[in-house]
Amino acid sequence: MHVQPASGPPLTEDALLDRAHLVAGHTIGELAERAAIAVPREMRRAKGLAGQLLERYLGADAGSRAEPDFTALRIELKTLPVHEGKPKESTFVSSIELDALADTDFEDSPVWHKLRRILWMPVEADPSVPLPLRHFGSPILWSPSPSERRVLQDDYERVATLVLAGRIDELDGHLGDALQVRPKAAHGGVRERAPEGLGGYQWTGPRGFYLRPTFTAAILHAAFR
Amino acid sequence: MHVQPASGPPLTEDALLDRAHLVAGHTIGELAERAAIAVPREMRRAKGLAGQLLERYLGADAGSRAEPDFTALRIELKTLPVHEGKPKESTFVSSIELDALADTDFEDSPVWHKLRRILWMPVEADPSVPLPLRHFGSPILWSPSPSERRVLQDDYERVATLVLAGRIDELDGHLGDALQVRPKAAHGGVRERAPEGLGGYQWTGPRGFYLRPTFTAAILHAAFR
DNA sequence: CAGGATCCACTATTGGATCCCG
DNA sequence: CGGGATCCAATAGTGGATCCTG
Repeated sequence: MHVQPASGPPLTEDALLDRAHLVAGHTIGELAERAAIAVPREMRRAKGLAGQLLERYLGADAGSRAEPDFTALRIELKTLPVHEGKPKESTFVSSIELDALADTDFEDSPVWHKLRRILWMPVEADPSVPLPLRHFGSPILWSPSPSERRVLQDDYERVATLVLAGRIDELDGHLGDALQVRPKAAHGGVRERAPEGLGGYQWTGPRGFYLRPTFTAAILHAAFR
Repeated sequence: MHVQPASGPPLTEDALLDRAHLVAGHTIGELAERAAIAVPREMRRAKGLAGQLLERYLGADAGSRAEPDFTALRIELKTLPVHEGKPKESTFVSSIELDALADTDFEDSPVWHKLRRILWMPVEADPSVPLPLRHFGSPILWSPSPSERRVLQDDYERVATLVLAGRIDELDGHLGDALQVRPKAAHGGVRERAPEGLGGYQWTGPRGFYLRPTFTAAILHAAFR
């Protein structure tokens, strides 16, 4: 690493991309050392580490809010674990506020605000490589194409329809061609409120939107072929 | 079954289709009874039974030769096991003559002669239904569309290239988007001759061409949606 | 708890092996 | 054996459960 860390958020897309390119080819261990943070050898004990190191290094300023990491640039930062050329996992995009979802158009939704422009940072995800030695790849600054946007919006609207009808029990990982619904909580016991048919409510587990690996694989492929 | 069995091969496509439509809705047990053949309750001991009963009932005349079942009409008969709307298995198309393959253009190949026109007979494949009680569906007389043909030919030619180069060890089930290569023998000990690089030969297991379920699923879907 | 994500048990699919008949 | 195919162990993929940090 030959530059100083971010002293504040980048002011332009180019400035952000420049910083991101400096990370390419370096390792999680190197970035952690700069931040004086210890790196477990196993991902299991540090699931979000690479993403959090990048947030610091690149100057993300959203904190734990439901908006894109680089607030002024409206760009979301996502790491993408890659093994043998393909995404190893689905990508968490945002939590779902079940009580607000049915009243929120896709355009105004937190999930679309995050999806509309993403800075993808590929990270080596070969299980045989210890976590500190895994390399970052070259950044991909991506926005959905019109057809990608259509797929995402269709998925969103099918979910919104179910939530509006109070059919929360049908809200599971089978939904969505690209944008999937999955549990999102520290453990299975967490409960939150959701609509229930005619203005009532019910309690259910928190859920989030995820991008399926087939979708992110297409992004990777388009960027590097 | 309200008609007599075939006394000879059908003379026209329409005659063949008429006979095939008479089978739709009837069961394997009914067809077997007409032929005075006993039906095991399990498919395991009668893997090819439905196909062989149909050959007799419909008047196929190719016997065990490497050409379409209805020789005059140049139509191949294939059963298609269907469960919950989808093909349950891949479809065997033809054996591969490794010693001849590299010298045979797709157009002149046994596999293309079988693929160019197929009478598909869907057969119920729910494991919970005893074999004799499984129903036949409505026949589908199919020929590949131009794009389907392109996919099939591309797959064939990749295989031919490998065989020509003597790279028989690479000839396995991973090949082919639609047309797959798999072992085809009574057991693993069978050997046959194949080319080996510069005019020599080597011994290997017999292989056949199969259609992947994704490909036959598209045929089913196009016919019945 | 919300945001950063991956873990991993289970299911679905694949593809090598096999079964019956003439 | 070649033609009629399916069986089933192993692998790939899905989706519910979980882990760390501020």
